[in-house]
Amino acid sequence: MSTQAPPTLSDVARHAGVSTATVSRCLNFPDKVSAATRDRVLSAVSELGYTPNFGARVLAAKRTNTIGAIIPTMENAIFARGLQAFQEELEKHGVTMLVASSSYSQDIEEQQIRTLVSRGADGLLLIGAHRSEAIYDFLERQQIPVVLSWVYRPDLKPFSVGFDNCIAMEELTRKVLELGHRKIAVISAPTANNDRAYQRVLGVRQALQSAGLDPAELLIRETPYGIDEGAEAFREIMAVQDRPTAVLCGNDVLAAGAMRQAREMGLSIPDEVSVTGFDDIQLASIVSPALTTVHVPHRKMGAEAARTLVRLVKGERDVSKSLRLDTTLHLRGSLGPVTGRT
Amino acid sequence: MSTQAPPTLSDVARHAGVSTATVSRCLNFPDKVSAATRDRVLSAVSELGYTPNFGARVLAAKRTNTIGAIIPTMENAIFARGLQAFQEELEKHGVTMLVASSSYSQDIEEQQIRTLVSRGADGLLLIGAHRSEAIYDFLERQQIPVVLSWVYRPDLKPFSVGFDNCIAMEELTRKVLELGHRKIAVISAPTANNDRAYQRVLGVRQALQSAGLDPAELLIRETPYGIDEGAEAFREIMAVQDRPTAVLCGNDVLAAGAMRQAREMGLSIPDEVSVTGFDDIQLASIVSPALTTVHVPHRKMGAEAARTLVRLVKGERDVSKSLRLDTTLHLRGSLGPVTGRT
DNA sequence: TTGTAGGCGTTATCAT
DNA sequence: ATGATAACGCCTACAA
Repeated sequence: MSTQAPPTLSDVARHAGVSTATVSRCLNFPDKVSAATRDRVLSAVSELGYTPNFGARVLAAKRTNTIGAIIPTMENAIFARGLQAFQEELEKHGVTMLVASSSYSQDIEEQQIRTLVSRGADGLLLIGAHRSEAIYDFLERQQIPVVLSWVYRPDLKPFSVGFDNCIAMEELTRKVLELGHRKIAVISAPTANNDRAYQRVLGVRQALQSAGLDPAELLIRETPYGIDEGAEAFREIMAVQDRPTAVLCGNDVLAAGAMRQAREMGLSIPDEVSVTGFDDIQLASIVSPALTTVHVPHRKMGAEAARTLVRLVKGERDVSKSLRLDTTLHLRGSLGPVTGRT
Repeated sequence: MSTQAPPTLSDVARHAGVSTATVSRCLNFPDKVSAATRDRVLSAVSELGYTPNFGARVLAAKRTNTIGAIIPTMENAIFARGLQAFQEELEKHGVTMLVASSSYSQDIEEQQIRTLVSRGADGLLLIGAHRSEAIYDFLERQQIPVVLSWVYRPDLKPFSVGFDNCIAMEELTRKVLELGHRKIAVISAPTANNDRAYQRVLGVRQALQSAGLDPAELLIRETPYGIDEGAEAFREIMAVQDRPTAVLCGNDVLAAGAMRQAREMGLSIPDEVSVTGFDDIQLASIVSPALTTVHVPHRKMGAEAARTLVRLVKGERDVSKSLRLDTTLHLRGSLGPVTGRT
């Protein structure tokens, strides 16, 4: 017994006694075919166990119904919820998701953009807006619709579905200042290639400025996102002469690391030092005390990005536009008023 | 100015003054072409900004160089690290990953298997082994290589790259018994459609049996994976007459929920009640006290699954076989010896 | 409503 | 080493 070649459109056509065109129509536009033939065709389809050949369909239709998503990391849960919602929404529209993760590297991301495009992605979801002109040019030449997420940048050509990182962080910082903190430190991801991280730090600076404080006195430590990295950064920060009373972290993962380190150093949170995060992932409500953080509407962001992208891919360019979502402050136990110093 | 059609192989051929066959060879088997023509072709490629058409390539080559992965959830980090490693390994081999998540539903998973196959996935990564005969038949008929992960089942036809959930949990339970616990409860995911969950509970039972205890006395509460679900289950469990002294959770997420609830109920861990998890995700080392759990070699499992799948897709059926990985007990603060009851 | 037939862009076989 | 050319399986005017 040899390997059976899968049935093709013309097999079905022969079996049903119609032309290949009719079968194709029957599958793609069922109402353009009489009920009688439709039945005949459909039963032929199921009898033969016919499945359309993907490559052939793509070649002829010039659409893959596939959308690519490139996220900075899958190692932790930061992008997971949004991605899940993104995928669920795409699925509703019969679109499949291709995923790649860039490990927060701009070079890897550009490489992956090219790969996904050559893999026939009809559209792309990218995180943040910071990337080279060259790659944006490439995407434009290739006519690939792009949606940026985790940022809101109505000034850019690609649509974005996200929020204003700077304002969100500014709001949080205002709250911190309100509680009396003056000596503040920031643990941030490297800001050079990461506009979200950059904007968040900027938000802190602006809040200080508005409060009449000197942003230059802000203690900033940059380190890759990670629990251990957050812990180490916290250790170094707390080793300085005049310890900060509040440590604002660029995301919840760094904050979790900072909190672990604080525990190790016997520093009580929030009595001796307050810690805050950003993103509001599960981690934030699990640590003890629970983490004060900026809540990001993960699922909504993912779903809306998917909707926008699907519209763009379908060519409804005029309908869509950038969407700004709101973040909210989630005040929890890790942030408290300034008390007597250690 | 009209929309420019992207350059094709024959455009490149004309530009370089060679045949399309040569261009194709030059791109796919560079060493089967003389250096001179290669240079000419490659410069033509970059001058025109040529990118191969995905659909055409798939149609002609009968391979998409794409592998699908269906995981139960992306909502939390459980599968994230393994998936990242999986993707990184695939990438090394020029293979792209398609992802879908099934929300722990067998029906959704089967649907997605069909979708990914019709999308031309050359192979599939699936989690666990429990699914219908029908879908396994389908995969066999379609000749789609499959690798199962998070389980080790050398008895099945599809290869598996994973570990023995039952033995892992048995080992943990033995440790718990060693510490004097006799009144034990389990919080598990629903075991009906989830062989990993089922095996884990079985492991607890076997350990009890081996220790001469009656498995029938084991208190088991099934609930979907989730922090809140874990918390609620814990609350109910601790409401019984004769409280357990140890609560073994089916995974770290449930355990984190249980710990949160314990805190809320003012129960000290591990003095009044011990809690354990499974998976060893980041969460486990962040909670306080840190969680005793079964460490799973996420990254290794993902990478090995990818390697196996790539080999299978290339047709090296004989070379590969199921791979058993080891889990290890990670003893941390959440598990302690039995002390005076509350 | 249904059928005919050309085309989509590559790959791969077979000559040369 | 290179070139002609026949698939590959489907879609879609266009014709009937």
